Amino acid sequence: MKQIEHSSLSKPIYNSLKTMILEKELKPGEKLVQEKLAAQLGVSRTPLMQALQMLENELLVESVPRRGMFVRNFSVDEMIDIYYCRESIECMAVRLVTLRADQKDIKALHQLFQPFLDIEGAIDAEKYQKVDEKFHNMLVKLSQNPVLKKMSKMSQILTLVHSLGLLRPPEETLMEHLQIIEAMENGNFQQAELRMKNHIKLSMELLQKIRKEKTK
Amino acid sequence: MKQIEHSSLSKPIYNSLKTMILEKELKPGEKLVQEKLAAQLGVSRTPLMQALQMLENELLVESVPRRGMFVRNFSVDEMIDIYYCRESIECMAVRLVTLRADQKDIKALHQLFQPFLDIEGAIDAEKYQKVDEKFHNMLVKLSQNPVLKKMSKMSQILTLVHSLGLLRPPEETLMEHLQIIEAMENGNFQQAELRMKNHIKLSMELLQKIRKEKTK
DNA sequence: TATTTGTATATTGTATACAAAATGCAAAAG
DNA sequence: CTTTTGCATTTTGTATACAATATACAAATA
Repeated sequence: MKQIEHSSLSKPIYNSLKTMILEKELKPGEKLVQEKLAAQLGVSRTPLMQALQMLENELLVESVPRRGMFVRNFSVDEMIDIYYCRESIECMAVRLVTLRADQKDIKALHQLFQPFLDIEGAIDAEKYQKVDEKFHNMLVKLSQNPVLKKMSKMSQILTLVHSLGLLRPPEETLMEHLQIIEAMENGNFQQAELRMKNHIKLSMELLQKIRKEKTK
Repeated sequence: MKQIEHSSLSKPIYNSLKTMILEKELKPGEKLVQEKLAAQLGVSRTPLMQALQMLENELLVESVPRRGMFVRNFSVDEMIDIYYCRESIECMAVRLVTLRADQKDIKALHQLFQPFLDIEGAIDAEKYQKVDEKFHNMLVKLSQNPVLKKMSKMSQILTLVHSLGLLRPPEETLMEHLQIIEAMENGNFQQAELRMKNHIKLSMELLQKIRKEKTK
């Protein structure tokens, strides 16, 4: 018999705060005053702090001792750092999926992009971004490696990067995604890894160009 | 002027608990009763819980809602999972160090193993393990990527694996370490990555052999 | 006017109190 | 003898209280 898990308050608080941050209801750099937030959410500071600590671990929030918690504000340099991490994690994910997942699951990955295949005209960027995110999450999940999954949570901040409109045009990345999936279907994990590596590299180059422009 | 950071209690509590776990004073699977621990350490449950949450993020502790916190107990499968993660992280670290660190820092890596070079007879396994750990930590530090560093903390559990005596003989890995460093000195990051990948693969194979024996 | 000092207020960090749930165990039922 | 039920005890999860520190702002000083 499976135990029912009586979850604590911190989890829903965490979820609320997370969406508030991702949707910019809580703005980058903003100070998170505990009592204020707790009152807003109708809870006490104890579970609120737990939720904030979780967010700190995912790098969405920063704690400065005795000063408070702040919504994190990413520099281009930090975003590049995160991209390097993402590269290492997602390449490994792709490899594990190729080796461990069955064809049905890989087909499901393919299905995600189906809505964008046989259409004429431009792709709805917002819809595409959601699917892109789903793709990366599903990949990590299908790798069947819980530790890898936990690590990948840290690079969830990239959702923020993307919502800044800093991503490449869907027309460009769609094909890359499909080619990665194709290699996985063929069981060619080396090719799949290489393609993923390249896919991320191309996105990272965009950031590096931005950095160069800033230092000019 | 640099601000002095008035740190909170949770940090020293975290450190105490961590060493207690690593030194098996708190045993795998053991339940961590909050009031008991708090009394032992002379603090209240609030900062104790914060420390426990930190340890949970590093996978040293597991929380079961409404039941308590437990010292984690790793199956061989999970250890293998962690090795995969370590591979991805350390290969990236090696690459970034090669590209970013200066020769002086890479020399320092080499220096770590100096005590084991010109000696006759067997290497002191315990001393070597400490240096091995230092090597991996320094590597991550020299990568100058804070996110990568944070991620690598999750695989610190491997210290536990190692303390189980599950590591390969120093004579075998010493050469591998030196060859990785050599490639970095030459600025050949591809070779360095490959060597690191292989180095970890060989250790992982030990675990996979153990797994096979268990299922027999 | 610009800078420093002093004081009131706000906020964090820690301890404690209290309710809800889990655990252990003895008595009752099968 | 084994299983179930009920109750006392323990332990967790949350709220709150209180002390230490940080912040803001007005008055004092240069």
